Amino acid sequence: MPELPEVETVRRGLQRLIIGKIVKSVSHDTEKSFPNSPSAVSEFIVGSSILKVHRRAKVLLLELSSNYVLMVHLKMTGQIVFVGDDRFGAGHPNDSLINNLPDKSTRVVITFTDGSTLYFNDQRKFGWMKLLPKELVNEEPFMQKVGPEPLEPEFTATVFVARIRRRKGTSIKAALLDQTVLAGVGNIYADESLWGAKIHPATIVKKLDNSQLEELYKELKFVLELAIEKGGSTDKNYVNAEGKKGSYIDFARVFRREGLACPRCSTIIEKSRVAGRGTHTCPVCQMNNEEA
DNA sequence: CACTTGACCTGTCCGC
DNA sequence: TGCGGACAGGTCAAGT
Repeated sequence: MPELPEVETVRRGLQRLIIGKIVKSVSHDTEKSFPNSPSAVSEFIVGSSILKVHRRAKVLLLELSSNYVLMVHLKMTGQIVFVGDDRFGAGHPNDSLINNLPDKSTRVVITFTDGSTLYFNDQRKFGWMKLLPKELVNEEPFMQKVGPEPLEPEFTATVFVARIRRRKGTSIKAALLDQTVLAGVGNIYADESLWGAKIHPATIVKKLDNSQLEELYKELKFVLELAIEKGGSTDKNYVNAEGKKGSYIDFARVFRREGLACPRCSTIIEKSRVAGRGTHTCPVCQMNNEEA
């Protein structure tokens, strides 16, 4: 799945649903989904309780009473779904996702002593869960190099502009997607914020002036905050911690809207490839300042 | 060094 | 309907 808003939505759901629960068992399918040894799992997860759920970039961090942290990266198609012990009770249609778990994409199952369960599903198997001592979390290679959180107050327009300019020779879209520049932006919100700022994704960073980057900063924060409010974007796989879809996609202005009218000028939205990714643009609003 | 491309996987959709 | 190929929201290793 997901980008910052989706992971943040899952974090909030878990924070509400699993705090204080005690882990009864953990089972997993492959080393890849969960590389920790069975002995580490039984020693540092089983029997411990969930103290708090954090997020850094697109990584979820479940803080355990054992002083270990369970890191989770959902990559493209991962889901973390909590199911109470009342899954067949009122309020759940028979065909809802949670009634059918585990399914073919289930990689890890964590059960709690109260009868509830947490499923880690991942169709494409890119995602992972990793158990680390709390003090080693920030030593992880990804955690070491990942850039600042865009929604933290200290992430000002000045900081954004300076960090984007570290990638002056590449396209603005590649710079936004670079997790070492700033954390949490992926393909959806890169396209959406660039449309908002009327910048073509292929524009080379050094061709952009400060006022354009400041506009992009505002648009980026706007789309990230709106997306969190909408519970993220569900294109295909993404669901929140309760197995429910997000609705940002209904508000998207360009993402997955190729062939439809630009909401600003009614020109037909185009799809192309920038930074190796499917890219959605309005050819009129986002006139390229001097092609890539 | 800065930047780009392919690989990791499975599923789906599109054109022939 | 069947089949090959392209493509899908992320990140890393290898390539230019």
